[in-house]
Amino acid sequence: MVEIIGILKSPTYKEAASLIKKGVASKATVIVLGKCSVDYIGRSESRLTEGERIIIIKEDGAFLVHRPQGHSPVNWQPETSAIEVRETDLGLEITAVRRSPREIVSVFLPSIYFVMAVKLKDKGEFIMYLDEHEIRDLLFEKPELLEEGLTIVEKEKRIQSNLIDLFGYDKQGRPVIIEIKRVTASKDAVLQLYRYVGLYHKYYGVKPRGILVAPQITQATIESIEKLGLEYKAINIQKLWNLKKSLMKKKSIEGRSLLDYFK
Amino acid sequence: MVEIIGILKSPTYKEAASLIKKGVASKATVIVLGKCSVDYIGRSESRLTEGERIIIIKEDGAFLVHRPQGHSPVNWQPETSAIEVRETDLGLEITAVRRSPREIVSVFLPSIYFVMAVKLKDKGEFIMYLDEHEIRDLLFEKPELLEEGLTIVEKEKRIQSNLIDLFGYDKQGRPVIIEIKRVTASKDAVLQLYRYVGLYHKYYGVKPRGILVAPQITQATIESIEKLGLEYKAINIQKLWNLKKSLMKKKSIEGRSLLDYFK
DNA sequence: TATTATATCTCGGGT
DNA sequence: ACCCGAGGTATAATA
Repeated sequence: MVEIIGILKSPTYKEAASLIKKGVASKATVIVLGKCSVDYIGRSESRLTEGERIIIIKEDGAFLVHRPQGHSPVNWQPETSAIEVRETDLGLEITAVRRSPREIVSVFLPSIYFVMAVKLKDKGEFIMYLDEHEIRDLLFEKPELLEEGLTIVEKEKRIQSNLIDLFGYDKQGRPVIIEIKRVTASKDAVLQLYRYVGLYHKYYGVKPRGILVAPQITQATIESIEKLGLEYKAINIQKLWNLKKSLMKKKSIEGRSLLDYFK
Repeated sequence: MVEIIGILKSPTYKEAASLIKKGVASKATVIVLGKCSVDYIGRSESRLTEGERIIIIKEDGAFLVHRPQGHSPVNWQPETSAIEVRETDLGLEITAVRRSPREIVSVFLPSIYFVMAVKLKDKGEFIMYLDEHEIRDLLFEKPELLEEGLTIVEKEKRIQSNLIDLFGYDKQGRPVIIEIKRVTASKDAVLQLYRYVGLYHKYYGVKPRGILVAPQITQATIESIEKLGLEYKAINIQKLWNLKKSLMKKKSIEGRSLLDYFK
């Protein structure tokens, strides 16, 4: 069962301040509902006038102010060095300070409807399937999916602090630079590839082929690819995903049979 | 005072399901605390194993699953076409469906600690100061801040679906393309500017100057700028902000005196 | 809907 | 600490 440090409905400023402080001090997660205005000064500056919102302070100091609509918090602090709670005659003030970059979010609450402090235990494992890194690994293992006779010799090849996704040689022995996108590729991707091709050319004195690998590509991008002398190769993410799954299955079977020897 | 539709501590699956459904139906904000696992299928796929988390469903269908650490939700849905709540013998299942792109987040809760549904009224105005757009407007008004004798003739100049931040002519009458960043500029910014310069050259047959305007720039970027024949001009965001404030003040005084005539 | 560019982007990994 | 690149990026503006 979860450990609830405290729940308050329509608390006084003093009661609210006390529970919030207690929650923050004991590295709990604190949830506050109230009417508030919010000021932010840091990389930019903003001001949010009064309204009813949810404020969340997490155990690591992450600080969020959520409006009743939208995915993103209206104000936030990714991590904080200090959370200060101050009561005045007119309301409660919660200030979240971040050291670097120096930023301050200050919430002023004239009305507090609800405060809760709770210790959440979360050791769950998060697994994301088929991100760009996994696609890269798959194509490294199976370059024939891209082109017959292609040999990949290096993953994340570094040229002057730039990272080339995949590097290898084609059937004719020409160097090939491959840039992978797991979503629709736009101009940025082409420019990235173009930069790598140029860098390689300057560095090694040989002009390599440049191949942009992505499930889709915008129209303007396909045009600029041709103009820049680069190539585009479409991949099917779903098929790669199926391949990945079958490889995982195979591996787990192999693994199991291997373990069996030790039983 | 805020309108609380319901608060439940350690509810049964049935009680929890009822309040969540009621909250979603009446476009309230719903907060759930519980032990859960989360599956996501859509642009990618992920699985999160069991742990104690906060689930928030907003009035517009925005859906968030927050772990006790970190700024970002571990799973989410920016907007949803449907929120389904289903009770089984083993737990509660909340499914958030997004139509386009087709995505599904499914939360399975074997333990529910807390449920709250509340109608938040938030008409607050959010003002963000000095975003990139405002810097562009300021420099459009005061090009002398960038260079003596510079004339800006166009904001957001369009060349083949590409947008040039500022376009003008220098004292010698040479065309100037200006790309603005409000944070430290990196290679991306240079390539963006380089692309615009190239496009202009091809389109109009004249090679323009390209100036990257930013408060800071990375070391590798300053090198590539010089290699590409482009320029960098540092700006002080704080000074621009002060200028903006003084201009706003001036305008408000002018505005007030104008209004006075009608009193 | 598709495309483009910004963001207090965040986050992770490398040097 | 800087720098780079990915992200289920989200979000707004625009064709």
